[in-house]
Order: sequence, then C-alpha cells, then structure tokens
Amino acid sequence: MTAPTNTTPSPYSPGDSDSGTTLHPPVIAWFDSHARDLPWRRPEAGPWGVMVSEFMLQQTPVNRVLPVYEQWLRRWPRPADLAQEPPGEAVRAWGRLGYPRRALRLHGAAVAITERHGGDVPEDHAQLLALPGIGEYTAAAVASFAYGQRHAVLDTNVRRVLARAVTGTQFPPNATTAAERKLARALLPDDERTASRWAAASMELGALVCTAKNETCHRCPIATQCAWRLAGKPPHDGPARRGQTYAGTDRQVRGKLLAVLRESVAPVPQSVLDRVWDEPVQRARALDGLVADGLVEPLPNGLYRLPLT
DNA sequence: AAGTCGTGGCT
DNA sequence: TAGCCAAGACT
Repeated sequence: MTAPTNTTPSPYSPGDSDSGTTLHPPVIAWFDSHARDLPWRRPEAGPWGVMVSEFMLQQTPVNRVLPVYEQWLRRWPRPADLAQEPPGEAVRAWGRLGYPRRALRLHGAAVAITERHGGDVPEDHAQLLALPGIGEYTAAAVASFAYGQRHAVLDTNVRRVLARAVTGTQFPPNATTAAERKLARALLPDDERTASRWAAASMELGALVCTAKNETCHRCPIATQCAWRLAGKPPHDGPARRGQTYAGTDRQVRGKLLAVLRESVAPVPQSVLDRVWDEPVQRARALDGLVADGLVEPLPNGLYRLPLT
C-alpha cells in the first residue's frame, strides 16, 4: 500500500477509525472456529441466562461460574422465580463465587424486572443500566449478547485487545478512559449482527489468546497487524496495578462469617460467628458491614441469618 | 476517583 | 512463595 498523495486518507492507516475493517473479519472468523461452547452462549440460555452469566462472570473465572450457573438456572429459570425467593437464598446459592453482593443485586434486578418489565429482561440499554448490579459493561453485554444489538462492549479483555492491537501498549489504563470508549465506538461495525459478533469475538480473543500474561501471538488472527507486536512488544510503563492484598483484611473476615451463615438454615448465635476470627474489633466491624450491606440479618437474642427480606 | 468488595488457581 | 489475575459495580 502506498501513502496517499491527495487529501483522501488511507483506508487502512493503523489506529484510525477504519482500522476495524481489517480487524473484524479475521477476529470473527477465528471466533467462529475457536469459540468455547459455553452454556450462556447457547440459544436456550435466553436473555435471563445471559444476564445471570454476566453477573457471575464479573471478576470471577469461567470455570468457577459454570456449575453454579447451571444450578441457578435450573432452580430459577425465569426472573420471577428468583424474585419470589428471599434474598438470602440467592446469597446461599451464590456459594463461593465471591463478591456476594452480586447475588443480592441479581436478586434485586430480578425483582425489578418482575415489577417493572413484566418478568422479561428489558432490551433497552438504559433500562438495563437502571437495574441494580448492572453498569456500563453489563448493560452493553446483555443488550449485545442476548438481543444482538450494536454496543461497544468494553470489558477487561476487549480493553487489552484494543490496547495492544490498535494503541500499541501492553495494557490499557487502570480505569477505563474516554479515549478507550471513543476508540471502541469507532471500531464498532455498522450493522447490528456484525457488531454483536465482533463484541463476543474480541472478548473471546482477549480471554483465550491475547491474555494478560503469556499471550500466544502465534495463535492470534491479527498478529500481523497488532501495533504492540509490530513495535516489539514494549513493556508496560504506566503505574502498576495496585495489588489486592487479602490475608488479614475485612474482606477475608466477611468471607469467613458469610461462609458460616450460608451453611446454616437456622439462625446462628454470635458465639458461633465469633470463632471465625480472633480479633474482636475487626470481627465486629466485618459483621456490621455485612449487616449494613444487607447480606446478613440480625435477629433478637444475638442471632444472625441470611436475609429473608 | 480512589477504595472497597471474595475466592481460588496459577506461576 | 507470594503476588497476580479473573466477562465490574458502587460510593
């Protein structure tokens, strides 16, 4: 390709708004032959299955989600089925997926869907965004994956793929920037069907090939046009992501407390909860936090249980 | 807008 | 081993 000599920009200059036209076909073709057969991608999953999977997959690996997802949808095949349960049952069924407030929010979303949307997961992005536990990413993901709409689906995988393939950096910024949103929108294929396939395909590429560590460029369908690779894979120079320490934190104590409560249908005496952690101040703070979050319901006589309301 | 919020596998 | 990392949301 020769450089343009007139005012017409090259259709394929790297990083411009047209670079998507060279990215979409190979990535989508790769997806068609390499996509994992995940239950929420099957037609029978429906919008509710897609939505449940998106909640569970927030910060949690696919392999850990799979069994809980299957059990969840068998028990609550529609939003209304979950909505009529106490929120504590959602927390219990959440098991050890982590971040149990997601279970509470998913229950709250099911209630809202039942009350406001006749029991059907809404198609409208703004209505999805208004549901508890649904942010910009999840609203776009449900609208795109469940309803085939055209949205920029900007999760950590897509952000990394775009950072490398287009921007030429090893990792995206810590927090999603306006520039990233603009780029993702500019790269969005024009028609709905292609856009939704691109969303799923670029995400899968980040999950399977263009991974955070040990990326496998020899399996990448766009390796030959990847800006980061063409630049010699310069290492990340920005601020390192803040490490998540866990041992000894309130989060660990909360996890231990909730694990006890999940195992017991009957209310649990405080004396039993006291055994999960030695340090009384931190222990009390963690329990108070769980109550404040609505994950634990305090009863008279120093008893605690998962919330019935 | 920087902190908080679980859990477990992997290197 | 001790971090690092995994389809974020919320405040």
